[in-house]
Amino acid sequence: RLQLLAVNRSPPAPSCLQQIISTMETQVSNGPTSNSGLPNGPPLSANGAADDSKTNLIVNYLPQNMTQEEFKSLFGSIGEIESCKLVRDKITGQSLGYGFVNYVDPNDADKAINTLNGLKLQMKTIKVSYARPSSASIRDANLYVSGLPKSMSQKEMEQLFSQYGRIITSRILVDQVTGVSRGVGFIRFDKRIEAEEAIKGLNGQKPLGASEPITVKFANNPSQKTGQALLSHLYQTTARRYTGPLHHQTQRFRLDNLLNMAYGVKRFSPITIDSMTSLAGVNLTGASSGGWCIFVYNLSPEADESVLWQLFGPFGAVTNVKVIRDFATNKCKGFGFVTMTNYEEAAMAIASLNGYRLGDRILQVSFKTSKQHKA
DNA sequence: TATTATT
Repeated sequence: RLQLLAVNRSPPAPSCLQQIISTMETQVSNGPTSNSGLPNGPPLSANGAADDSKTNLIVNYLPQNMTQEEFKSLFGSIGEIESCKLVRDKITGQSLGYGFVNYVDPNDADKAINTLNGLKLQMKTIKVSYARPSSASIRDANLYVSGLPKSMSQKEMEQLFSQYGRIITSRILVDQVTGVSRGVGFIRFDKRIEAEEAIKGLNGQKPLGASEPITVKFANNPSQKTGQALLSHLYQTTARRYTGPLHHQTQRFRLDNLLNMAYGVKRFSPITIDSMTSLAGVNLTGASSGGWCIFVYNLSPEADESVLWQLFGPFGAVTNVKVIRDFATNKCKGFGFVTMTNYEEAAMAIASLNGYRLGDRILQVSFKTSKQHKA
């Protein structure tokens, strides 16, 4: 039976993968501009609205594995925190490596900059600075520059670009062994408009003394992952949990699965289907008239239906999702259900997503059994 | 020829 299913399998809809990727893309929009602060001082507020310009900090270059709790603990050691947030990818839950801390007392914000900026955490040096007022005008202002003369320093690159606006960060990538410039770098401007002007003025131009023109364009947004990057992430966070020769077949299956998602190619063999089936603990209780019901456990209280669509959609036809909520608080009680039409797609989703890390939680995903409601 | 800076 499994062999038959493997042969007749319909590939997961590519549009679903596109959907999950596009959801991760940063929305670009034009919005009102606001004042920016002095380069070394707190930003100025644009209007009479709540002014947190002297209390709200942005923290960059955080270690990938730092949790919200560790983040709060570190900055809470300075003074009372009004609010703080470690920013994560909405879908994968992975830390984006930066966060915000809003202190009650401006003096504590100042103290945090003085004591924590430059702190070394696990090969990283964190940066603590005042957050600029949030505005659409400061988004997508990061430029990717290539073709730079190998001799050009970061300071020289900044000098070249500074005529177009205030530079927030700059970086020249270097060979990890020799330390020599790779001729590519990044420039982040305060405003997107400034970045646009820099492209107009510098793209295709030769820096004074250079023999080759440089290329200046908007940098790829880190959340605009390619299908490959996303799938590679999925693969790493699922298959890697299984070690040892006995699970080799399982890992092979997962890799095939992810390659299928990426390229829409059928690469299944009956043996891999069999090995996966035993892994997923398949029994027939997951089946019902409307398809295959999947139990998803360890969702966060904030989880909603969209996250289930995003997680399971790439694996194939999803007909229904449901987050179970507490009647009083309307918060998710930690689990939900997903119904998928095709057995094999459901089994693939389970094999790939069981053990998947969503935020700081490890999901448990299985076919629904008759007595799982008490979980 | 690609790091992770705006909730």
